[in-house]
Amino acid sequence: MKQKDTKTVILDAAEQLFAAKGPNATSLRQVIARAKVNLAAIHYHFGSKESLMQALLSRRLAPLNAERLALLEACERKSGKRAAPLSKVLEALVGPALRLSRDGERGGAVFMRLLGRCVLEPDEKIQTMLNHQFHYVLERFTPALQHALPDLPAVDFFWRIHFLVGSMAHTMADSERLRSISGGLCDPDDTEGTVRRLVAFLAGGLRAKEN
Amino acid sequence: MKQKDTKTVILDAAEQLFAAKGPNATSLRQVIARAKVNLAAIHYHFGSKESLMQALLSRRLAPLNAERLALLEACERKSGKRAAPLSKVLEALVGPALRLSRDGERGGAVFMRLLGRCVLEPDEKIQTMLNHQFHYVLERFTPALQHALPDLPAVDFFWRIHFLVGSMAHTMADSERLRSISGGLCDPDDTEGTVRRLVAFLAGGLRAKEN
DNA sequence: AATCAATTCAATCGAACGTTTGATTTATTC
DNA sequence: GAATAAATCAAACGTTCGATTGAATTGATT
Repeated sequence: MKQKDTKTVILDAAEQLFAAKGPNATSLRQVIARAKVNLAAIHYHFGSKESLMQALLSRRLAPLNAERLALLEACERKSGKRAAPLSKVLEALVGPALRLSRDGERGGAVFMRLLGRCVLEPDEKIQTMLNHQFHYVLERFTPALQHALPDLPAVDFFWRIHFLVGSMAHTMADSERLRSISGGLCDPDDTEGTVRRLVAFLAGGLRAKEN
Repeated sequence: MKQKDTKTVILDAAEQLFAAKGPNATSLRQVIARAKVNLAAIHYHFGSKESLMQALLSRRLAPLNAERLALLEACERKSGKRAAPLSKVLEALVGPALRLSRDGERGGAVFMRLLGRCVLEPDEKIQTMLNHQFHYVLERFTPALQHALPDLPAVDFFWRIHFLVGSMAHTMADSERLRSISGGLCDPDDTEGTVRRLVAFLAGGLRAKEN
């Protein structure tokens, strides 16, 4: 039971490579080399490179988004009729994704990078996949965030969500860069610290008054 | 004198396509199709795809970074011995890049997208080019920002610079997405509004207190 | 042991990639 | 206006890509 089946081996190898270089910059031949399987196995088990990408996303995104929604509902229940506090809502949105990076087999850390990479990816196919996967999450979080920021006009609100997405995706995709930029001062492996700092930064940005 | 020479035609075509899909997702054959020149012309004038990318960056990045440094020096001179105000420093960093998008021929808007795209690009070659181009700019802006945030520990400072880069690059690369997400409410072509909102968000995030 | 579906395999497909070649055309110089 | 340099051209280079083929192998069911 120690050895994984071919499907899982392929998914794990693709996840690592796609996360590091992006899906389009990774060839199926690199994937099969790491997975140590035959090239045709990918098409036999998944059908195409695009379907492999789909499988990668849905394997981990479904439980991740479920966790987000559960956390949001919990903090809304706690708040009763009042608006849920901003930092708690942000925690529910950002926390589960960033905390992927400390899951047991460290497979989550790889997926976290892949997810950030996909958000920043220009490829339309990938964008369509993500929009489909995130549709309901955004539908729930958007009003929660707006209620937590009652004085912010809608235009500014959407702009700030855009800024938030940029920070969040960049942090998920490529915080490793920070290690060298900061001269080793910052540690991207410190998940809790990253979540805390990102939430603080985002909350500050979302709440900012005009200059 | 109206018609541009081959070099410029190639640069313009490559800039548009690289900005839209990323350099690695764009083939030289797509470039020559848009530029309406021969395939060999790219290698004759630039040597390789990589050198073409280099030429694209240095064409516009040199004057852009010069403008940033000039603005920074101006606001430091104004502040005398006191620390330059955060929003002014951010304006000097963010403003010139985002204001590219309203330059006469709208060529700047394309380069702005390309630049954002490159920052978010995993490709190491491109990262090396950017690091080289931005080295001195970062060397000047980093202490200016730190002086404007005297109470912020260095670790947190670098983390927040990382978050800042994510927001800024995402905004430069792909604010067009916001048009549909916001249901047409937000207008990415409103450059001044974008600069103002981004600076406000970043300043709020950089100044945030821990939760 | 025989059967049959599920899986793996080496080999290959056509298309597209960045790059190079050598001939041809255009522009400049004497 | 001949000679020389600069620029453009069609064609092909070798490589890699995602995808497909049909045979070989495996494992379960009779």
